[in-house]
Order: sequence, then C-alpha cells, then structure tokens
Amino acid sequence: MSQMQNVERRLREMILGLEIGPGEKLTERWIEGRFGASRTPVRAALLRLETEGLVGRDGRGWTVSPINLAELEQIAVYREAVEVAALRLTCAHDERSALDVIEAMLDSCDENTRREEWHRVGMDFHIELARLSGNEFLFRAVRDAMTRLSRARWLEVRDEAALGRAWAEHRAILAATRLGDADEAARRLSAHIIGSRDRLVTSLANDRRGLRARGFAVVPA
Amino acid sequence: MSQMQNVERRLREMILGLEIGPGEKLTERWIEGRFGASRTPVRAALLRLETEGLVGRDGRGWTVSPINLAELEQIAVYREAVEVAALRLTCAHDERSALDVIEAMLDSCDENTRREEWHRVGMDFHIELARLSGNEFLFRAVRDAMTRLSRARWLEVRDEAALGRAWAEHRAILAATRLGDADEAARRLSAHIIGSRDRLVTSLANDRRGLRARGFAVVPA
DNA sequence: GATACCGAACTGGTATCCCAAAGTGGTATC
DNA sequence: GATACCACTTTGGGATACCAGTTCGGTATC
Repeated sequence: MSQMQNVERRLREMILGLEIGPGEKLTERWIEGRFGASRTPVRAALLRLETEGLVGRDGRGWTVSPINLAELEQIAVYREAVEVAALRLTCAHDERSALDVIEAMLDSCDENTRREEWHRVGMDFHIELARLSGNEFLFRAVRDAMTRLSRARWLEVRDEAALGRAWAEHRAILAATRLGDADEAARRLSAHIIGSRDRLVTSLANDRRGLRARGFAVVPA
Repeated sequence: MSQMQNVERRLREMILGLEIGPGEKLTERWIEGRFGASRTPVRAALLRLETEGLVGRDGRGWTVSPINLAELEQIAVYREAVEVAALRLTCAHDERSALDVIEAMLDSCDENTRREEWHRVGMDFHIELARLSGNEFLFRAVRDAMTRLSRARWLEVRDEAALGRAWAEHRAILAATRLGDADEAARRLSAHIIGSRDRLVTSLANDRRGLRARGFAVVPA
C-alpha cells in the first residue's frame, strides 16, 4: 500500500476516532512528522479528506471540521432522500437473500460488544443496505453521509436506550424489506433517520458545553 | 487566483468541452506543460477532478473518464431521488419568488442562442432549482450529478425537438412548484429526468459508432 | 505599563529533483 | 516471421528546496 493511501487512512481514523478534536488546527508539517511521510502524500490526503468534509480550509490553513449541528440536520434530510430511494430499489429486486448478511451484522452485537463495534455496525447497516440497491451513486451518497455523521454518532452510542431503539428500528426495516413492502419499509426508514437526527441534535445541543470543554468545536444550528 | 485552482478549472473546462476526448490518456507532465504549472498544482487538480468523476486512474496513469451508459442510467435514478426531495422542500417553503429568476433563465434562450448556452442553462435550471431547497447536500448532489452528465448532454443539445420538449417540461415543473403543488411538481420532475435519460441513452447508443470514430470512449451499459 | 514596530519563525503554495516500476522499441535468436 | 529478451524512456509517487505572506514574540519608545 502506498504512503499516500496510508496517510489518508490513518489521518481519517484519527479524525473519526476523535483523537484529533473537531475544530483543531492541522499543519502539513505536523502530519508529515506524525506519519513519517513527506508533504506530497500529506497534501494528497488532505485534499481527499477535504472532499469528504472531514477537514476544511481556515483561511490559509487546515482545520479539522467542527461538528456542525445545522449540517447534521441537513444531512438527515439528504439521507432520507437517498436511503429511501435505495431501499425502494432493493424492495423491487427479486433477490433479497443478502438481507440475511445484514441481519447477522445486527445479531453480532450484544451486551458484551465494545462500543466501537456498535458504532461501526450502526453505520454499516445503512451502508450495506444501500449497497444492495445496486446503484453506485446512492450507495456512495449513503456511505459519505455516514462518514460525515460518524463523529457525532459517538454520542448516540453512549446511550444504551438509544442503541436498543435503533436496533429495533433496524430490524423492523429489514423485516418490511424482506416482505417486499416498499412503502412500509420506506416509512420506517424515514422515521428512523429523522428520529435519530432529533435525538442526536438534542443530545449534542445539551452536551455542547462539555464537548467544548474537551476542546471540540461545535457550531450551533 | 492560485495556480492550483487555475489548472483545475481550465482542465475541467477542456474535459467538459470535449477538447480532451473521453477515454484519452493524461500524463501529469503533459498537463504541466500545457498550462505552465508545475506538478504539484497539477496533481492537486487531478485529485479533485477524480472525485468529480471526470478523470480516473488507469493502472498507474490517468485517463479522462469515458462516457459510461450504465453510469448515466444510475445517475438518473440518483438525480430523481435528490432532485425530487429538493423540489418538495422548495414547495414547502413560503417564499418562492426566486422561481422567477429561474424562469428568466429559461426565457433567455431562443432560436438565436448558441448551443453552448442552451447546454449551460439546461444544467443550471436543475442546479438552481435544487439550491432553492436550502439544503446544501441536496444542492451539491444535483450539481455534481449534472457535472457528470455534462459531456453526454452535448448530444441532447444537438436535437432541436428534444430541447423544445425539455424546456416545456422545465416550465411545467416551475408552474407546479409555484402553486406549491409538490406532488404534481415531483411527478413532472421525475418524468422529465427519466425521459431525458431514455432519450440520452438511446441516442448515445445509436451514436456510439460515430463517437468512437471521433476517439471518444463510450462504454456500453 | 501600554503601544507601536520590527524581525524571526512558521505557514501553505510552488518548483524541482530523485526513484522504482511499468512501458516501449529494437534486436538477437530460433 | 515469430518470439524472447534487454536497454532505454517515460511514468506517477515521493522528497526536498524555495518563496511569499502571515503570525507572533520581543523590544524600544513614549
């Protein structure tokens, strides 16, 4: 694997894992030293992470994108459009046995599972479901949206009750999809996405003070 | 304006304007010489154009993305999802006077207008309509989709009848939106997008031989 | 002590070099 | 004439040197 992809992957992991706080300044030279790469791959990584929305330009410098409540609300609307469209396509397919694999992902999480795993599976559920649509653009849209939501979702994962509710909703969506009931599946998916957003934005607004204290920039809606 | 943005913009224009044919090989050194910039900004431009889908990697080298019929079909489905969602948001707004500006764009095209202008306005109609939704992600999705469609749409613009039909459909969509009739507007927009796709894919499939003769790579569905 | 000013240090942007590997063309061999 | 092989060229990936603009600390001045 090339240096370029390595820097990109490792830097993305640090940002998504909150090892580098939202709003923090980044310098190309710091990344260079941190990962033992030269500026060429570092710049390539920053350019790609910029298109993913994980870093941005702050005047003449680089900044880890802050958590933006207004953005989270808009992403939910976007997700609703693309995920529902993808799900309807999947419902229209004849072959839906791949749903079993997704259900197994949900089953793999129990009380002994690490929070990181719940976090990952919660995203992969939506991403893999979108992949089943067979539409590359809907799939990428969902994957990119989940990437942008990833950091904020660490909050949701801390809430046991919210996780239980989310998993139940995931299962209900799968059940309706399995039956090919597109309308019911779409209704439940919409409700799930909007519900998640509301819980997320509420708890983020409440935790804002605490997050800022940890050095995490959170821009209000 | 920095070199980096210049190279990116000018190279994008050459690709979208078919001055560099779909499927053509690109070397960083050629671009370097062509635009009088060094490799650093050239590579930055290529990385960004790659995320826009205009160039891709062919083994170790760069290639102008071919026109891909399967991709065109998938984009139409994607567009339908995001544009309809955006339009419904706009219909739900109180303030819709901005629609006048869009209508004026359509009016600015008549029999004396250059084909390039029809081409541009035909895309901007959809982009500006999506912008009115106020949702940044839906807007960007539409803009990026139109960019990917841009080269293939040169064909549609050659067909006088297709243009007339498209403009009539655009006006009907605007009319329904103005009335706040979201369902009617959505129906008409869906029909327009899918209809455009069918006409486009058909004429592309027919012209494939001619396009290949001009050196344009066209990959079938 | 406050402030205006100056320079050292650091920033991203750019140019340029080096490198390993993939490609290319010619040639010797059969 | 086909093919295997080798030297040379060209490629993108990486590293580094340099630049202009900005920032920021310290200092001289009042």
